[in-house]
Amino acid sequence: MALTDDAIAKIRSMIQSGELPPGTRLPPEPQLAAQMGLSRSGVREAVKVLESARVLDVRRGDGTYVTSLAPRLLLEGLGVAVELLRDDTLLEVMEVRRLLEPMATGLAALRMTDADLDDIGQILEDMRAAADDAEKLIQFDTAFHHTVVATTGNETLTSLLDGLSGRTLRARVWRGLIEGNAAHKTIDEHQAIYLALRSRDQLLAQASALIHVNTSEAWLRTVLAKSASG
Amino acid sequence: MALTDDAIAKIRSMIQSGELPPGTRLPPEPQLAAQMGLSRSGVREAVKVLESARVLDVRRGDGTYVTSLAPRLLLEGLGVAVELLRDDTLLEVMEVRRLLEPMATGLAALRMTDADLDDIGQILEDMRAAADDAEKLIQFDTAFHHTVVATTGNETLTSLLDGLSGRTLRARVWRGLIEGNAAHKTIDEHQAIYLALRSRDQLLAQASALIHVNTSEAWLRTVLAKSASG
DNA sequence: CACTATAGAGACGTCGGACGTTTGGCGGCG
DNA sequence: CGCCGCCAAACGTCCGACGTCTCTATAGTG
Repeated sequence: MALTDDAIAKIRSMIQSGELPPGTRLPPEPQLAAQMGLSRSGVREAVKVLESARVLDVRRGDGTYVTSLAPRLLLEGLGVAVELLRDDTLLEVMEVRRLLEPMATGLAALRMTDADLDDIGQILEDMRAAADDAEKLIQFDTAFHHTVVATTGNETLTSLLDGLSGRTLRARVWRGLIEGNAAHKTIDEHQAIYLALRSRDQLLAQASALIHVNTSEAWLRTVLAKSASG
Repeated sequence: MALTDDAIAKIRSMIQSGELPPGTRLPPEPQLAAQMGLSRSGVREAVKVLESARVLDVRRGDGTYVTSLAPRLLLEGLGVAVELLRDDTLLEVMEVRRLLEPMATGLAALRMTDADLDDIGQILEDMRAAADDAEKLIQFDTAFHHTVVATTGNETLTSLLDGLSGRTLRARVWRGLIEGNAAHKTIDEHQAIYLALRSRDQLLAQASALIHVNTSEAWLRTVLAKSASG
């Protein structure tokens, strides 16, 4: 299990060392193969791995390029990983969100612009308007939290929290919320976060975010308990 | 760009749906190929991607198995991703640590056992003893923070913070620390964290962790400034 | 009967070549 | 000058072959 993995390591290290900066075009696969001492098949596996990690961008008929290496790309894999976690570790994910999301929201309160606030207010309205459509609720909920965190200007933070709130996890929470007739209450929690942000009140934003995550965690527990017993 | 990616998605979805629980053995590659309607080459690329994501475990001469899907495995990729981030985004990573690590340390103060404290105290002693060996300092520093966070019992949280403190990033910070004759001061900061944990004082632990991350961030800034200008 | 050494089957690792499909650019034509 | 079509280049996919490693069942041994 050496040749292909060596190739992966080699390419990765060339990128990390700056030898292959973002945007660089790699040599054609046959040449790359010769250069690294293995067959084209092996190179293709290596390239595929790096492509799936959003490190390389393969354009059919053209060539293979190094991506921008932006956090939003490289941290994309976190989302897929979280989607594969087993039920009994989802509460761990929620605990991380409980620690991180309030802090991030607090930071957002300090950095938010008026335009950002308008965006978030709009999403909140959309959410109220879609109170009967589970699918849309999840979509606006995702947009709400993403937009709030994005106002911190920290792309790494945003990508991490996006990944931690994978679609499946969110869907489960909302399933619980709706079946428990708690959707309205949860929308109010979003409103509370919005108001705190509007006042640029860091501590209040932090507190309201914590309360919100706590609610989500509680409903996740009920959903998990139900699916474990039933 | 469909066949291989479809295969990846298919396998992943079979795992996520529970059709292929942890430990399951996959059919041999030729059979898997027939079953998914593509050649063995394609299957191999798909398997390789999932292997690199620690979703599959390929044992030569034996077969391919689904891993335990433990957070420590699936989140391993985060570390590799962080290693590839460009210099100008490392400060974003530090900001995330600034938000998350104090909270995690505070939580650790609540959950730490006496045995855990002994372990951490030991690492602290090791660190003082190795004050002249940069390599060992980095190693004990890593162990210190890892052990502290691990006492929360949250494997997901631990893996995330481990990933955010990649080896390269740590090495750069320590390079700055040592060149700036601040190694001793930093060890004292670890001592402060240790004392706070020992008192089971959540807020104090939180505060001392924040101060520590702040110091690291400051030194990272100087290192980055130097390498950018020089 | 229990244990060990060994041979074989099964599975992944690697290679080489061939052909299809797509892309991008060059050159001719209007 | 601009548009269109052709062609070389590069990735996508497939096939078949052979090497190497594991596990296991089997035969042999004490």
